[in-house]
Amino acid sequence: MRKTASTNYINEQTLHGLCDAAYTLSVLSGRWKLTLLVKLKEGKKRFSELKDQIPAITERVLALQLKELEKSGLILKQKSTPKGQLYSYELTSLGISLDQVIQSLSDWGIAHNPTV
Amino acid sequence: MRKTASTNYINEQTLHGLCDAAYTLSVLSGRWKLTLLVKLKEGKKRFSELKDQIPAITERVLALQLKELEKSGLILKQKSTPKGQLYSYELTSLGISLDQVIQSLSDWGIAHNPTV
DNA sequence: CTCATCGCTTACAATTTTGTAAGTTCATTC
DNA sequence: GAATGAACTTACAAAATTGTAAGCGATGAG
Repeated sequence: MRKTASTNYINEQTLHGLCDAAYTLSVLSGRWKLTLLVKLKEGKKRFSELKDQIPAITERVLALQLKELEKSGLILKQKSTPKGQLYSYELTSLGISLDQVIQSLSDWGIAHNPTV
Repeated sequence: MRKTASTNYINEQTLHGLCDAAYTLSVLSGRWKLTLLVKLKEGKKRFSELKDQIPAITERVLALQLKELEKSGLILKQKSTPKGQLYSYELTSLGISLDQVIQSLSDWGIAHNPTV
């Protein structure tokens, strides 16, 4: 759990108040968030589908990242069928609106990523 | 120091190979990097100027972030005068090229940042 | 020569994020 | 009704980042 009294937390909040870009960055920060957003752009998926499509992710971290994306309002969790207990995740309109930003990040990366 | 044998490190590298946007994100991630890039966009500055203009940053973290930005090729450290030992930092062309990305992050943040 | 300032570095601690392994609950399948 | 799979949660550990405090060497001012 995040300690809201820590210098770390206070600095982050202050920064978000002063720099909108920093806020956007914080929403995207997290090992698999970008990957998840890209996957979900293909359409709604279930937990196990995401797990299978991202082999390196663990269930714990997948659950955490999904929860944070949901809290940020970027994705939505819903029942797959009205009766069952199966869920699926999909992008909200806010999540979709991030596409331009991701595209921008991607363009720069394509031009300058030395890892490839 | 980063442990290159850790799962964490390996996951990050793998991701950078698969997702260019993730690479870009990693270059910008760090508490004060965006702030520093924005400040340096105004022109070259010295260590102490940056320190004074970003009150919450500590000398240690300032030094660390500057070093990482330098390693990423986004900024350059040079002697202020040919003889002296005073240095200044400025954006490289690579650093300047990030401006569009930052603008994109900023636009989304302006529209959706609830912190403000 | 002495002192203050600049630009760091070092040692250490707290916080945060990520990873490992196992267990839980509910519903479906056999 | 026992076993299986989905979608988590829990307890714990490792790793990574950030913060606190102090110190240090090289100018530059006085």
